[in-house]
Amino acid sequence: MPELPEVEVTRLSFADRIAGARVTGVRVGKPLRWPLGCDPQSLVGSQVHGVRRRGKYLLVDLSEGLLLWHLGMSGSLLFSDDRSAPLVHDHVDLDTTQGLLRLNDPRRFGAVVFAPSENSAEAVKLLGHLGVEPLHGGFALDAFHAGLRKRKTVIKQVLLGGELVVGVGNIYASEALFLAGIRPTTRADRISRPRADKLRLAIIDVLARAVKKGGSTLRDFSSADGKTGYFQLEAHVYDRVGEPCRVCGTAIRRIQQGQRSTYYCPICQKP
DNA sequence: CCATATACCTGGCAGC
DNA sequence: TGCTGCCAGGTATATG
Repeated sequence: MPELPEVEVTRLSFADRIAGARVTGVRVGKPLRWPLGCDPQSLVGSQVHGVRRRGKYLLVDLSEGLLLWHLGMSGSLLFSDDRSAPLVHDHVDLDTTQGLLRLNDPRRFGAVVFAPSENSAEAVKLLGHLGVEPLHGGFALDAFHAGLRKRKTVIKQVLLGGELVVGVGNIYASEALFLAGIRPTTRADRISRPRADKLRLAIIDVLARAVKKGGSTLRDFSSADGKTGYFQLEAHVYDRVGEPCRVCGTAIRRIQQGQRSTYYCPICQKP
């Protein structure tokens, strides 16, 4: 369910509450995308220093290393004092002196992976290739435009790839391209510098607004404090095939790109 | 090295 | 009520 805004809202909803806690127990249920990579019991006694985010990963810093949490397509976290028995899709519990962090993930594309340090092979394998953070001030036009010019792929795929800029998933890629007025089928290396800047600002804008709204465009998103965010941000194009463009009234189109749906307005977005 | 396809899973929904 | 087929927020890995 999660793109950058949902992951960040999740982080904000429990980072302060879990910081300083001590791990009292770890339970791993059904297999996720990757194995934990260590003996769950070896984490007991570790202290939780804090929670950071890198792209769509949450990094829970422990005294013994770090845990990388990824929500995949359908994952969500809950951090609470409720220690009742896990339900069918509750696959990881990190119990602490300040609450229980529980991963629920019906499709199990998510994962929790232990890495001894941020420079370890385990962490680098997952994080090493990631591009810049769009909301941390380092998302500069020069590097972004230079990166686009090296890619012959269509722009939508470059955004999803996460090697230039992280956090943009299938929904926000369509939305950002609409805001920038760029057709998702446009080759990345044919995007002019001014249009690249428009896209850069659109990405920052749409992601920052979604974080600020505390949620997303997702119908079933809920953060780790259990608060749900239902369609607080109105999508311009995503999931609106056949409906009128909110700007010009033309019917929104849906196409397939890399086995995923892409939505765009044929009038507002130029090749 | 580059671009594209595949694989991993479960659940919800439309249509019959 | 079923049943079937399609669709869904991600991304490492395989393949051409």
